[in-house]
Amino acid sequence: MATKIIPHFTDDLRGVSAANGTTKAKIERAALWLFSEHGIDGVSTKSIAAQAGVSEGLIYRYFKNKEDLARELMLAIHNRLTQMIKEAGKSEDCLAAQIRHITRRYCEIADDDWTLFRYHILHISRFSGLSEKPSKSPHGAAASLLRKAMQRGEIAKMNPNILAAMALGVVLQPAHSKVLGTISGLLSTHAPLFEKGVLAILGLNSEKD
Amino acid sequence: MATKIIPHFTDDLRGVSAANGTTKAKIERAALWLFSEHGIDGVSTKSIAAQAGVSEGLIYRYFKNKEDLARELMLAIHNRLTQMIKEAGKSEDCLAAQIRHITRRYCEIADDDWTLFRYHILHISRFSGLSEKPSKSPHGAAASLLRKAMQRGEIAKMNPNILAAMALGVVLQPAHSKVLGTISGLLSTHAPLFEKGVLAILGLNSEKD
DNA sequence: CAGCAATAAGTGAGTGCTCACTTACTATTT
DNA sequence: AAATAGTAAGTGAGCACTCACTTATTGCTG
Repeated sequence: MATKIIPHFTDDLRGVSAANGTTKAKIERAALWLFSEHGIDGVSTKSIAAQAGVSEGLIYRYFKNKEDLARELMLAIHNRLTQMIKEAGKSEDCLAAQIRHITRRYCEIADDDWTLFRYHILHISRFSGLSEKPSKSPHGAAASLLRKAMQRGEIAKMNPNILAAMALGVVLQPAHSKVLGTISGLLSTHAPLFEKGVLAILGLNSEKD
Repeated sequence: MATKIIPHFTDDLRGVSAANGTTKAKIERAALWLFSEHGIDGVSTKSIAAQAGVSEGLIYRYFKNKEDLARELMLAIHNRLTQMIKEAGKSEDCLAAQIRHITRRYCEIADDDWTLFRYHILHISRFSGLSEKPSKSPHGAAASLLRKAMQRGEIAKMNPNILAAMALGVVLQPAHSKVLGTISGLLSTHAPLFEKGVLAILGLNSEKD
């Protein structure tokens, strides 16, 4: 097995990679599903191995320990979201256009791998020191984007951390509601509503209501 | 536990009741602190007993099991928030005034017992079937309030569950940021910002910016 | 390219330990 | 004395992780 050239670098897990047949990916998918369903401490290494269809010992050929496996999964979605926001910030569009793009992409990433996204929003607080720099997080990237917009005079000056949190909340709390079953369907379905909500928070009213 | 009147009723835990010296309250406070810090599965009954300064077996005189203890703590904050929103909905004020009041009170309740509030937002998803009726939750109460306002014509008609989630997110995501250490200080400090944000989401612009 | 040694992939039965919970008991109220 | 409050030493089950081992793959050499 494992037709890879270099042993196994960590990015097996991308998007809906359940079908990627490498052993490491099978373990990651099994762990991700169980972690997101029962919490990290609620899942045994034995059950991960059973779900992945491998022996328990094999987990430790690919990961130092259970916590490391959990952290790697978290990093995958954490970095994906952060990079998306950072790249949107590089465009020359006005803030409103950037915000609309980010909101839509956030929903798409969530829908694309809902298990991974659910894992992220439910268990991120366990990994508060996930990366050294706080800017290497969705929140940090968003705050940085807003700070620049304030300097350009596109929006009123205020604490960008709080503004970023409020804006993210407009998307993330509905995501939590979906986890709890209060709302259903793809998150992208509601993206237009979220766009309007975030713009309203920022004081960039779409003027077409 | 059931709704027993005699043995030891369940409301030892209110506000900053750490000083309430009953044994049950000591156990609840110890468990709450540890649960909110390490997660429910990350805390042993032994450590709860040690923190409370009692023997491990005593926990089981007051609670059927660990899960029950965790559930009772969750119910305390869940019901407090839900009832606050419901009562605000009974007033004859306009929606904007109700929203301002709820936003401020939400922050006050969080600040009043931040450990309990943190426990709520971090671990509520474990108790999705906490109460039979979905309306007996902060989200449900908020959605009901908004639904009525739509019927009165105070705001545009749309899915009240999604609107409630977006509005709650404006307060709860900053609360999450406080948990992660991105923002600091009392939540109430930022209540005016949250009020403005929630009103903007609802399309009830304060027109004084 | 056969032969083979070296390495990588995979197994599953341990290992010691911690877990939630019980039980037999003592101390304190009422 | 009867009920309640509290203790501390269990108890079996389950935990994360290891280790001695087998099997499959790869690289090398005459």
